[in-house]
Amino acid sequence: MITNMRPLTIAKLAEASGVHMETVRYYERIGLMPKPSRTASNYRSYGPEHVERLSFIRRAREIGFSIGEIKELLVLAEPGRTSCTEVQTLTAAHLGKVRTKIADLSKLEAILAGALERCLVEPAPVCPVLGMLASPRIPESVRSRRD
Amino acid sequence: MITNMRPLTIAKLAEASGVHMETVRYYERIGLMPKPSRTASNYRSYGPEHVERLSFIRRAREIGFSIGEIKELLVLAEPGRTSCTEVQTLTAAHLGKVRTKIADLSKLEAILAGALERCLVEPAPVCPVLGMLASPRIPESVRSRRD
DNA sequence: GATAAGGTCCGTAGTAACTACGGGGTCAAG
DNA sequence: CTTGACCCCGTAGTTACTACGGACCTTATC
Repeated sequence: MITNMRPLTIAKLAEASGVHMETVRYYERIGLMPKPSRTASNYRSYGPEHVERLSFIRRAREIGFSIGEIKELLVLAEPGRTSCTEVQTLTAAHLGKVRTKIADLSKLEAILAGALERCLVEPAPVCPVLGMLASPRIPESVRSRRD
Repeated sequence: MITNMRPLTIAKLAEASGVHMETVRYYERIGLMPKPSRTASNYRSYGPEHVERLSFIRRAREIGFSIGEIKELLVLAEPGRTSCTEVQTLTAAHLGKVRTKIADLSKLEAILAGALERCLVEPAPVCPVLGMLASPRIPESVRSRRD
């Protein structure tokens, strides 16, 4: 793939990197992607380096990094940077959040599954799910962070 | 707690149900909470039934139901409704989403943890985390649903 | 060369579920 | 009667996009 790559239109860039066209423009607006050069008719013109950067961004988003974190990662990924430690710090923090979320969701899973099971088993004078929601306390106070 | 409860101000209602005051007004705007009666000076005035409803809403939110789902649940929870089955359907669907999310996040966890571990083990000519983000494919294509 | 289809431009607004702000009226205590 | 706490309302900001609409531009066909 080291062929001669002519400049890409925004749609081609979008396709090549797996990101919607509108999202590319959005990333440009918020400064996540650089302003590209333009054709005579004011069309955006991209090169392979943009595909690379945008793909990096997409993968980082898929892994759940926020835009702010990705901005940091992109700085740390700049050539000349050898520092793996800062990236590790960011990643570890993110991993912590992921684990917290998994733990929260696992509790929810247990609660929901439990209520559903009671639905099937009990004679159910009142629906167990509704009963749970109406009751003053949910077992062990599930405090799920914002979805 | 079957004492005589005089009307509550919005702040009291908020405190009693564990929801922010602004959120109460927001819920009123979107029709999740009914428009309460007002005092002579146009202050909102709430009774115990509002505490109950708002608490129900808070718990349902904590369990991860969306506002739309909660609206449905509230209808199903109306007195005279015996139908547990519709609630079960909603809950089962929600449980499915929770499980999907857990599965997605577990994959992410493995990926992040793996990269972090390689950070510590390898001599690391290039940071494994950044390498992963720069490489064309992420193992097994993690397609995480929107957070 | 004309015309039609499709690509791109831009700014704006909508999404979920709130949270925060600002300028104003109201109530209770000292 | 003044101070501080409370409440009113509408609006805007948050996150990460997605969608819309009207105006250009390019490419293909006739």
